[in-house]
Formats: sequence, structure tokens, C-alpha cells
Amino acid sequence: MLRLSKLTDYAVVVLSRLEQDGAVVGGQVQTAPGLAVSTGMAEPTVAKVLKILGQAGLVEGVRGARGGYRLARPLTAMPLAEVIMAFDGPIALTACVDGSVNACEAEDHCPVRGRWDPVNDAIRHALSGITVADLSAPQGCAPMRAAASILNLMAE
Amino acid sequence: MLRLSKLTDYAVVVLSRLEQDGAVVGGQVQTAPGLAVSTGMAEPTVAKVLKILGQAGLVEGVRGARGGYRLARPLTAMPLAEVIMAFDGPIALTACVDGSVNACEAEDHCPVRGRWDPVNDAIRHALSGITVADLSAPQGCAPMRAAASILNLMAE
DNA sequence: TTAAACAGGACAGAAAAGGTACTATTTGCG
DNA sequence: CGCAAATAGTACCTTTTCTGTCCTGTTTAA
Repeated sequence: MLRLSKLTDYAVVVLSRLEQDGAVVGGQVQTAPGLAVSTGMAEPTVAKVLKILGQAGLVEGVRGARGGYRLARPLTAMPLAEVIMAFDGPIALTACVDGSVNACEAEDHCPVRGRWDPVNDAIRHALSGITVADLSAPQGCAPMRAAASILNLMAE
Repeated sequence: MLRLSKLTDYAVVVLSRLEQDGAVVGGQVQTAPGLAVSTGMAEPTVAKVLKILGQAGLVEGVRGARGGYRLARPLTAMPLAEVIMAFDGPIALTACVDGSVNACEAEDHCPVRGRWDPVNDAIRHALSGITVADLSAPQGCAPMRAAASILNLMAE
């Protein structure tokens, strides 16, 4: 399975919860303990997720008393690829990329050297067409914007 | 990084080597030790790769003395997705899929339940448009069929 | 009958991820 | 001015997963 970090999944939950709580671009802030309660996740885990999201510039942290976090961008302008890259690193299927030349010891016999790049590009392109908003259901599970996004991607 | 098993990488090498050695659908067979020598990989590893490929129906094993392996299909008819599924299991980004209902303990608070499915579908679709032949360079590194495949995918 | 080769399962070492705890820094409020 | 609340950063331990190898059984040509 193309495993991606659990923290990435948590991040989507946290981001959608931030929007739900009104902690948007110009709005108020929500604390990490508060998010832990409302999402049902452990507080240290939520804090870790928020720290990484802050480093990636996806959320904005306000320090000090009465501090907290708010979204740095609307979820509709937050590609899923950015979240994945924040937690799982660069989006690539194998280690034989990104110019790591000496990683493969059997270069002479390896007939697929560098050939994974188009595959990686396809994956990146597919993910860049989906935003976090497409994954977060405003309430219940009514809309299907994600499906529309996929169809839009395939129509390109 | 969206890590996928090293064995998947090895598999592409072995498959392209099989074609290069003429161990194709109606042709002769190539032994696992022989492939180990020609690819520069350890023999037990090659054997493991071939076993898994055989279970997946991608290569055909001939038992007994003078036995060996040959391709069960031309590489042009072998989607990369099948190779990945053979080694990495079902192509899905998270564990919250495939009807594993009780895996997520926070179902009530999880607003993205089941929402990853469209993303997984997009990944699967992207991979199904690429064959192993697109990744294996016949000799040197001349052609760019993979790029053409990507463009074809995006043109849908 | 023998030897070569595939088939299947099992196992130890290594690597990575997940989760937790601790400390430092910042800032509102009494 | 001092306290408390909250983020920021770092380090560590546990657990899981992957990787690579080995062993035994089965098949079949010579």
C-alpha cells in the first residue's frame, strides 16, 4: 500500500476543524488543547501536527496567552499535495530520484534509472488538483466536491 | 515520501531484463540465478521477486531441471499498477479504506471518513495508464514513451 | 536415480514511524 | 512587575514494518 503518514490524515482533520471553528484567515484563534477535545485526538499529537503545519506555512501560530492557531489560507486554496509534502516529504515513489546519484549501487545494470520521474510527476499532478476543502465535509457527508475535482482533473 | 517497496523497483528491473533476454510469452525461460548475475542483484532477492511476480500472474514459472521464468504477458500489456499491487498491496493512501470500519476509533469526530477514496482513485487511474514497458529502456536511455503515456493520461 | 530449479513459509536484523515528554520562549492579564 | 497560558523546538523511547536471507518441500529433465 502506498502508505502515507498518519499525521497527514490527522492534519486534514485538524485543518477542517479549524475552519469549522472559525479560525480562518482573519478570524480568531483556536488552541491546541481545544482542538484535541473537539477532534478526540491526544493533545500532544494535535500539538505536533499543528507545529508541522505551522512550519509549512499552512497555519499561523499566535504565541503567548490567549494564543492559538488559525488557517493561513482558505482550505479551497490549500492543495493536498502541500499537506502531504509537509509530513511525508517530497512526493516521489522511489529513492532513485532527486539527483541522488550514488544511492543506486548497480547503476550499470539498472535499466530503469531515472525512469520513475514521469510516474512521480503524474502522481504530483493528480494530487495538486485536489484541495483540503475537497476532503473536508462541512457537515455530515453531503457534498461531493472531491469527485468533481477528480473529474475535472481527468478532463484536462 | 510516498514510499513504495524496494522490491517493486527490483521487479521492474527483473521484468525488463526478462524481455531483454528473450524470455517472453512464447520464448525460452531464464533462471533466477542467471537473472541475479545479469542484474547484479543478490540471488535470494531475485528469487523472492520472481516468486511474488509468479503469484501475481505476471511471470510464468517452469519447474524442474532446465526450468526458469518467462513473461506471462508483453511488458506493453503490463500496467505498472499491477506490479505495485503485487508488492505493496492495494493502492490506497490511508488505512481508512476498503471497508475497514472499526479501524478508526474516532469515527464520530472524523470529518474526513471515506473522503480519501476519490484521491485513491485518482492515483490508481494515473498508474493504470503507465505500463512496465514505459519504464524499461530497451537499450541506453533513448526513448520517452513514458512521457507520452503521461501526456495521454492528461489528455483524457 | 540424480541434480537443477521453482514454490512456499519462516526468521533475524535494520530501519522508520508514532507517540510522549521536557524545556525554552512569548505574551496577555492581574 | 510577576504569573499563567500557550506556542516552538528538541529529544527520546516504543512499536511496527520492511528488507534480506535461509530452509524445506516439490517438480522434472537428463
